[in-house]
Amino acid sequence: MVSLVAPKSLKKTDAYHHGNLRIALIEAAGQLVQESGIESLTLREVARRAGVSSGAPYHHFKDKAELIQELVWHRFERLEQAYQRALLGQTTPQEKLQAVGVAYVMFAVEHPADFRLMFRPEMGSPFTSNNPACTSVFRTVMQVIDEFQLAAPRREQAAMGVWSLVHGLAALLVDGPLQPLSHDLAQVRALALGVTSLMNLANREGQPMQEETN
Amino acid sequence: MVSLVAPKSLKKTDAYHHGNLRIALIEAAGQLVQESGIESLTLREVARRAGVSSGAPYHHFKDKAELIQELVWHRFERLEQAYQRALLGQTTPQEKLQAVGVAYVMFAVEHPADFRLMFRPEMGSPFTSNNPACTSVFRTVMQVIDEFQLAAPRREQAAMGVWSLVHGLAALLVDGPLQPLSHDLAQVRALALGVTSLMNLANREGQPMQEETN
DNA sequence: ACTATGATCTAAACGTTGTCAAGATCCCAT
DNA sequence: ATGGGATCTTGACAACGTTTAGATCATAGT
Repeated sequence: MVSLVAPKSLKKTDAYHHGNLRIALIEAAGQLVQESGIESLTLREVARRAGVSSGAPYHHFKDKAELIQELVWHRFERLEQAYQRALLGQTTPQEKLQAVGVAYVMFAVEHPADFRLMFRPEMGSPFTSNNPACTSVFRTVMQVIDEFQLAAPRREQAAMGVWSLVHGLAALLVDGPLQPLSHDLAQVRALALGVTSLMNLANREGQPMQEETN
Repeated sequence: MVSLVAPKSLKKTDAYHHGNLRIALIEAAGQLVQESGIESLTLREVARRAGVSSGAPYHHFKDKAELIQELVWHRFERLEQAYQRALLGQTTPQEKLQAVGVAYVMFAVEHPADFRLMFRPEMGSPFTSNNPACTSVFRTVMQVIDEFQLAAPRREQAAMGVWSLVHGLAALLVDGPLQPLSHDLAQVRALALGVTSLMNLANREGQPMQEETN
């Protein structure tokens, strides 16, 4: 719930102390990611953009990884906001589920650099992180799933299935063979709706297509 | 279809020329990835392991990225082999589809470092690459989907849906909240089967759960 | 009001990395 | 055998992450 605002106190023409460097660094990092992806996200360049020396960030973050993690958390807050916007006015479980799924995919397509950053495996998976911003995103999905009131084994299957489906589709659109489609937002929306429609979440008993393959 | 074999000519105690450096480098890189992930995959360390100087690799690869790409292609060959192994003895489309899906997930869980490497976005997505090893993997999935003989709009939905589902589930298992489950291979297998069972690929007409959310 | 304490920033350095150029060494075809 | 091309080494360069020592400021306690 940290708000990314500009330094509030007008710096007196050139203050030795920046005033709000921590936030300025996160903002610079975010801007840098959006411009040229994460591979060109350099701590020194971030410091440079914030008008500060190379060692300055180390008084606010112990690591480059820590700065990035903080940035990732801010992006998860945005995703959660997109969820909530999408859920407005939806009433039935089906509506809600599709709204959240589409919001997830749209977020990925509209902010591909952020999406890549958020799910970068090597720096602390957001899933396993216990940051409230990350967990709330996934809790929201779970709440929607629970409205289906599925029986015991089917509930977890549905959760993982929907989750996998949406995340996988987003990945395919952002970095995969569906990349060419990703600039046409209306088409992406239709695609996300169509794919989610394959999910069978009716409250019948769990009957896999086949029990075991061998 | 490049075979990763040791240098065939026994080096005469200390040859100035390595004899088969290109392949030795790829092998060293693969070993390094498996040991400590991709973030510690250093061109210099690769050269070090191959017993060669830091500049030597540049006579075989123009880039660090090119070496990695080559390694990725080898891993896609392994995935394709896993596909083919899984398809043995499967006859119905459902069986084949689940076999391929489970093989995909199992591959990811059994070789997480390789999986992460293969789908690393920043160095040339394997999807869009026209390397035969990568394309054949995805072509195999498509062939299985086609056996369902779905109607026109449903066919693509099914392909993307299955693909997304399996890839997403693998991602969740390798880097996500399902990571704790990933060491129990039997459980992973059951999970993959259960989740795929949610896919409704019956040849009915395409009827999305809802046409448009707003 | 004055100072000292801690927070913040700079400057400079260290080790490491990717990459390249110049030269050494070896293999092979002529 | 010999010269040319392939292969490897050496040494260098810039950039990076990180650390240390010291400079500068803000402010709490007197």
